[in-house]
Amino acid sequence: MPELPEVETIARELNERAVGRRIVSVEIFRADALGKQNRPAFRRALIGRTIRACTRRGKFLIFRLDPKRFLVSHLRMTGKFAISPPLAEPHAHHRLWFHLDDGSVLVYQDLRCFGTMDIVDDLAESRSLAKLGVDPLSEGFTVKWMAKALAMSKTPLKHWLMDQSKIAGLGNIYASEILFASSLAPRSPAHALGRADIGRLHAQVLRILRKAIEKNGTTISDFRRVDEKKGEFQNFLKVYGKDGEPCPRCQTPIERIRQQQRSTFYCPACQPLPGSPAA
DNA sequence: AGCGGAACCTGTCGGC
DNA sequence: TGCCGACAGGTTCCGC
Repeated sequence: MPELPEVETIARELNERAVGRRIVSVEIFRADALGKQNRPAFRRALIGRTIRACTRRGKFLIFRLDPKRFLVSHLRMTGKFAISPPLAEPHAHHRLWFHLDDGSVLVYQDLRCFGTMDIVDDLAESRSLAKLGVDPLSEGFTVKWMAKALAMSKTPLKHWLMDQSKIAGLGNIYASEILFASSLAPRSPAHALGRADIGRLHAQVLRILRKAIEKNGTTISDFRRVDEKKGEFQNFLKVYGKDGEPCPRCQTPIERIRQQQRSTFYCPACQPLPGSPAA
């Protein structure tokens, strides 16, 4: 489900709603997200600690706790956090309840149970965070860095954008949207981009992500903010999920193709492959 | 390197 | 109505 803008939205809202609260108990209804961590150890590691900050790196949500410790969560497709008043019964998809010291409950729900949670004393210990590439909203995300990274790869652009070890945070929706906004072909080899292409791509990554964050992310089917409200960026999508509909720029029908077993949406006229007659 | 396929798990939707 | 396959915002592992 969530890509960078959705995780950023959740982090910001949890920062307002959960920071300063102490975890008094943890109820575990289904432990898939815990991986190999056992339940008693998971509870023991968190109970009594206060949430000092909620931040994001790539698509990871990070709770900084006091005394010092970190809960590193990845929502994968359907993970969600919500702050709720006390509940009598867990909803079918509720996996964890973190009872907070003001009586509210930090609810973790995950329909498909792909989400993960890790506890570390230091972020440097996290193997998943260590694999991440440059966060596009960090200072390291420059045209110069991007040009160098693209030049080393033959992989199709769409796949390149979604590779978390290169840029951390883009997923299937935003990759398609960014390529459309940049007028670049999803199947173009990464190293085939020219200077102007790279400049456009870099600018559009930033523009689309910033706008999506401003609109609180994209709700296609079930993304919800901490307060259960929907994001609004779905109203600004130009190509994702729009196969068969006219391109907003040239009216050519949007096409859907499969890349890396994921759907890619693009305009064949506005985003021609390099070397093709239209290019 | 890069690609295709399968796996993790649950639900929805469209076609027949 | 029921069954069946395709598909879903993500990631990892395995073989070629």
